[in-house]
Amino acid sequence: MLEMFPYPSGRIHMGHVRNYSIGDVVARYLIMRGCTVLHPMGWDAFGLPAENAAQKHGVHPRQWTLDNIADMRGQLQRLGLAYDWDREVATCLPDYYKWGQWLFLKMYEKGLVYRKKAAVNWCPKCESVLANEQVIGGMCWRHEDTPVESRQLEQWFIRITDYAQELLDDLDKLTEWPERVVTMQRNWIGRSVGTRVTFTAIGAADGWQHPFDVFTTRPDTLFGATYVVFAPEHPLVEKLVSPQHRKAALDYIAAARKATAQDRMAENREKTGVFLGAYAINPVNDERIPIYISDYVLVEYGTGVVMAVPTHDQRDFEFARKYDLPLRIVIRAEGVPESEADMTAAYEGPGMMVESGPFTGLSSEEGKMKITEWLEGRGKGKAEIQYRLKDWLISRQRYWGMPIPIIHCGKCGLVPVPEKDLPVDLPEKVDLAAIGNSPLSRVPEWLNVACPSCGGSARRDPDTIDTFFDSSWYFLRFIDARNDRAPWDKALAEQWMPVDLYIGGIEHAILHLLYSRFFTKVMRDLGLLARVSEPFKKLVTQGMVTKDGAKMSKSLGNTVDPGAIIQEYGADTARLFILFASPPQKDLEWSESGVAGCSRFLDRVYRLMVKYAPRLAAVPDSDPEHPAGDDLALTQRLHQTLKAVTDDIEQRFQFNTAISRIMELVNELYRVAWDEQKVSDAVLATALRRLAQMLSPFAPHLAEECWEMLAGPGRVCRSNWPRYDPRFVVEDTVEIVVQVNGKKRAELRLPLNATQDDARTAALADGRVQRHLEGRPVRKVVYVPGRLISFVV
RNA sequence: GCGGGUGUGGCGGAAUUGGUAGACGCGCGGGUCUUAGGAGCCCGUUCCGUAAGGAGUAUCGGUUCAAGUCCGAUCACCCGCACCA
Repeated sequence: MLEMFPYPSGRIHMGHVRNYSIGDVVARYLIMRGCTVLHPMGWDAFGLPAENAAQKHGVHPRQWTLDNIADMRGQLQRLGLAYDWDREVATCLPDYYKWGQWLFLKMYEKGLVYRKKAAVNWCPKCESVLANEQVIGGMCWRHEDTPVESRQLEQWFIRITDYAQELLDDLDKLTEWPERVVTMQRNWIGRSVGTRVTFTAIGAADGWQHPFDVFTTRPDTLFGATYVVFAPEHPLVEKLVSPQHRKAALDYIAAARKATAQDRMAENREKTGVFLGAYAINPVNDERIPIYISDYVLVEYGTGVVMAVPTHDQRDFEFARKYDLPLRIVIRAEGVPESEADMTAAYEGPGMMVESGPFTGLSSEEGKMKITEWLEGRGKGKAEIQYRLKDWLISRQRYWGMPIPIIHCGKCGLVPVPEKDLPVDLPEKVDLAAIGNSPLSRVPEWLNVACPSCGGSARRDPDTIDTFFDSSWYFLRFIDARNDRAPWDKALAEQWMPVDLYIGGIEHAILHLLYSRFFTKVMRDLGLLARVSEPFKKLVTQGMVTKDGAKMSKSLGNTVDPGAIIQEYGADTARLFILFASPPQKDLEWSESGVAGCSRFLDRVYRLMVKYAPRLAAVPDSDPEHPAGDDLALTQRLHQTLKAVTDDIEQRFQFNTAISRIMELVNELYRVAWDEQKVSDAVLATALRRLAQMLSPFAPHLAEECWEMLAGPGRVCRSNWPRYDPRFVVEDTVEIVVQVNGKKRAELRLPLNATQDDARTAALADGRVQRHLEGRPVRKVVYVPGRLISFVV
């Protein structure tokens, strides 16, 4: 089991405390249950903050990072988290990134890594390109107030789109993932089934003809196409535009280029566009329709051209209305106006095809198939599936990242670094302050190397790799962290994978979690994993830690330092509060007095131990055969607590209620053993030892201390999780509620096995019940044994 | 706009299969111990009402002997996506 490893910023925050406390409870519980638990921790240690710190404080990024790791490791250890530190990994260390480079080269051999020149996202603050997944609403994921810009650059990509269908299909297997994460991934992949249709463009000036394709999910509306729209950046636009429209078109294209992605996505933005003075021929009816450009068409999706059917597509409708373009209804259904002139909005639903030549009369579903077949038969189109997902751009123009193990040779082209030369290390000295791309490109002694293939002069790739590449396989490295002959042993991976439980923040719903799924499938296809296709069986996304209703953040100044809380109350209190205040998936509001309450509770436990342990340490555990009186009451409470806490941890994954049950047990112990001891030594000693055991996953330090005081054998965290005895879980008398006409009128104490007649007799003997039944015949009686008896009068 | 989630005391939250709404904790009130208590221990604490009783889980309606829980509509807040052809 695993929690998402942190970026070593230097200080842990409450989100970490929460994430890791949740995981630690489960790990410690499973260990006590006798499971073999692999519970490691490591560091997502490459990344931009180290470079910023280097410039600000004049310390090398490596030193800054390693110092932070040492600090944070200490903070995690102070929390008492049960990690196997022998498996610790840091992505910035050569024995980790050596294997990252090795994996990169395996993917390169397989053709999964390639270079291409494309319009890419550029963050001016990161001074680097970003993957699509790292652009959130037009902004950089790390700088949420910085719009990304578009640049034409040649960059490294990974073919994640090759796996789009499998990534989509396998979402159905993730039955133990939160539904919203699955939905977010499904939407991100964005599969659309449709048809590619070939139109012919006629150049305005000379009748020059050129075929071009559109992608549509509505081939059934093809007869309603009254114009065509190209994305402004589309390469064909230049060739199509007529001389008299040229200036207007070029001005529009320039404006579109300048606008940020954010501008173009602005809500309710009025459609704009320019006529090119050129026409296209619709293949189904040979109709000549005008060609426009507009920025509502995205060059990067589909073919970058759409056929416009204003009657059955709202966007086209808005555009057509603005530029007074013709409308033609080709789908009839309830709610579609008689004439085009009466339309106030496009009708996008299904219906019966009309005005569609030989296809008139078909349903839209049938029509989609028939028209696609018709086009296929004439070489004018074919069925096609489009994905919104794009290939993963992995180059970064930064220093503090994994070097790309490729050498650029003028003669041989791209040459992989031979395996024996791995890892490719970063140069020690680099000028991070200078302005411009890729700090590594300014280190000639590192950059210039002999080509491994021809021996001639060549250059290393000056970029580093997206840190999400590093974090996409760290869970696999944990399996075999010290292996120096392979990234991991395949048999060991087979034994441990998939991760049974993965806990982390929702912010990686698409980023890290999608990339890791993709990597796992690639590793399988590279033969490095067998049978495993999904990395994480169960996923838990924990809620935020808030204060005053807002997420804790430096800019809001509402952070609480875990170190200070540990200093004042101790690690056990910090852990206990954060688990007690809210169930894992929900947000958690920080409360200083709530922390104090948890501290009081632990004090209460300790006082009880101090009072009894010296004497009871000599009293062995014994489960009484037939306890009576308070001995029975305490024994029952103990076993009820054991059952509830076990269920809460194992089945319900709800620790706040588990802790509240333990608190109830402690309250009962105070009742029977504080002012005066009302129970036998054996029963009390047993209860106190079980209490220490149940407390162990939550408050391991105090639990260990109590266990030692009570002379429990070995260490409490290695003891066997106690089992409950079903005999003591149910009590032999129960409270029965008496209802008259659905209203509660009395409570009775009855034997568990009381019959309906017993309950009825007892209820009728009660004064309050009598008063409400008076003079009214009972029409019906409902009896739920152990719960209630209900009279209908 | 589309998709998802949430809504329960003064506060965090509980109620697992339709069966005692408010467990547990905080806060508040009271008692006890004490020279003192801001420590500890004990009791009380959904609201209205002296009480009997009544009302009550965002709002309105429905199903049921019985609804926080199921069904329908509405409102509020939060999250994700958002010209994807």
